Amino acid sequence: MPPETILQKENNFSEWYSEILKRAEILDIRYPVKGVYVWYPYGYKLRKLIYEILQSLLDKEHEEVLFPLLIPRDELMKEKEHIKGFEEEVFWVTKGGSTELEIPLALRPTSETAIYPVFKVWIRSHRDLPLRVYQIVNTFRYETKHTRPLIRVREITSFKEAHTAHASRAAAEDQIKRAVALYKNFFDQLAIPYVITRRPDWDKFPGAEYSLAFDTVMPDGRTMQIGTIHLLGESFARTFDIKYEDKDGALKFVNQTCYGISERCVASVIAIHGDDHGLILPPEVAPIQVVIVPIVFSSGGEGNIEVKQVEEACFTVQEALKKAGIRTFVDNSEERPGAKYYRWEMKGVPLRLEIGPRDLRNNRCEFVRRNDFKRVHVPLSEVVPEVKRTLKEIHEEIHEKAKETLRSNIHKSEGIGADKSAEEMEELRRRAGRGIVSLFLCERERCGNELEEQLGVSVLGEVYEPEGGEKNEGGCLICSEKAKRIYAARAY
RNA sequence: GGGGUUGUAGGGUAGCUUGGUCUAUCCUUCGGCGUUCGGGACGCCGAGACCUGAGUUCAAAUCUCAGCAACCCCA
Repeated sequence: MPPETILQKENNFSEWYSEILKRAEILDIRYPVKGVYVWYPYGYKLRKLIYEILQSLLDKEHEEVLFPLLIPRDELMKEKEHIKGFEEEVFWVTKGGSTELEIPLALRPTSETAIYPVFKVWIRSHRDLPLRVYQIVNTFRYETKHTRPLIRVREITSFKEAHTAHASRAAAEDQIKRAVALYKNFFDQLAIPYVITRRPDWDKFPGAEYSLAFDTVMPDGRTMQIGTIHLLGESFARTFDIKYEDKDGALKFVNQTCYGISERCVASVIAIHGDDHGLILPPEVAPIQVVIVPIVFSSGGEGNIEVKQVEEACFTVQEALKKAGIRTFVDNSEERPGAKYYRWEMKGVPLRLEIGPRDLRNNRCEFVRRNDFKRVHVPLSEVVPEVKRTLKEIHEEIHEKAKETLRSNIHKSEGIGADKSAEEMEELRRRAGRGIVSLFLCERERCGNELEEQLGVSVLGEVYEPEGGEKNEGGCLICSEKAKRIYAARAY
């Protein structure tokens, strides 16, 4: 177990987070423009592996496309509700050289208005449906609040947005379910626990009929939205005139959905699994899954022959692991072993193998797991299957731990209605400062605002898939009328 | 949306109150050489900085204003 830690995740998450981004070489925040950052090679590899999982899931029933960054003003402005939600956040390109542009071009804040005019010409017949596409692009939002690397940014560098069009409302609803399943699968592979809610009407995606959202709880107790899924219905189809000819010859509007995930999913992996020693990456997405540290300078005696043997053994093991598809790195740099341990722990490598002369004499090596620093000896002949087994185990362990943390951060309030006492409210308020409070609230915006103000929280929304056996209806905490179970929390 | 703090080598800092021997401190980092080496080694040599702009002044890292950026708090 490493004796020294400098970082303190629990006491000061903010500081921990920015230190980790720097020390683990995920993101360089020194670019001199507010809210935009540079991906280091290591961070970019992590991003790439995470998005490869997402793509492999999407590719089963979506096709990847690439739409332009620039959107003409008139298209962007077409959907009234939509633009209302975004207009204060749009970056504009107004000049070409020194020439003022006749029609200003927006940097996409999201791509509905870039994609849907093209859907109009792509979609002619019911045979063109369902149409399911996605792209992974950068989008720009002029955030006025505090920007935070990967969490609130002005350039979203990794916005995965899927857009689908269907012949019927039922088909679109079905797609929503598929998207939920897909996102669940994705976050499970990242070992990230989540809650799913239906956002309140006053907080849905601008232009959508309703929005579902995945949120996770960060170490400081605030929630972070990590995925959203929207049923657009016919609203955009009517605005952009996206129609198809049905079997009976009738022209009908398509029914649409869209759903997105951004680099916040990378932030969640970093924030949720890491500890005071640095990152802990789920093996699935770790750029280096196994680091092999040769212990080559045995004290006392002429070690030359041993040095060679140790190095050879390391590379032999690496070859075997690589053949088994495991991303393996041999750190035979000049540093002392301890310095290497610290570095790779900071970078979150899930499993470290140590091979020294002592091990070699016994035909074994040592495994050290990043998540709990447990150390075991493994015979060299069993390294490959043992590595596979251990990596799987590590994934399960960090997933379980994260799920437990999330569970413990959900506070259910039973039986507190509109007649609640000041003490009960104070208790709720206290709980809401750290994690999610679960309570009954009606759908009215007034009650939502009232609750948000009194508890200092945001309403996440109605619980999407309530647990079986749980009481899911009650009197609204504010007005005591019939209400459903909702989640609320301080949110990022 | 409102308020506050900060900006000095790649990273972290001292100096700023009271302008002048600041030719800018210390730690870390980086390059070289040597001794080391089963949890962040040590010695010697070398490299590297006052956010940008304007102002005040004989003189600005230090004072004033603006910009840019980062961080924190409240709503």
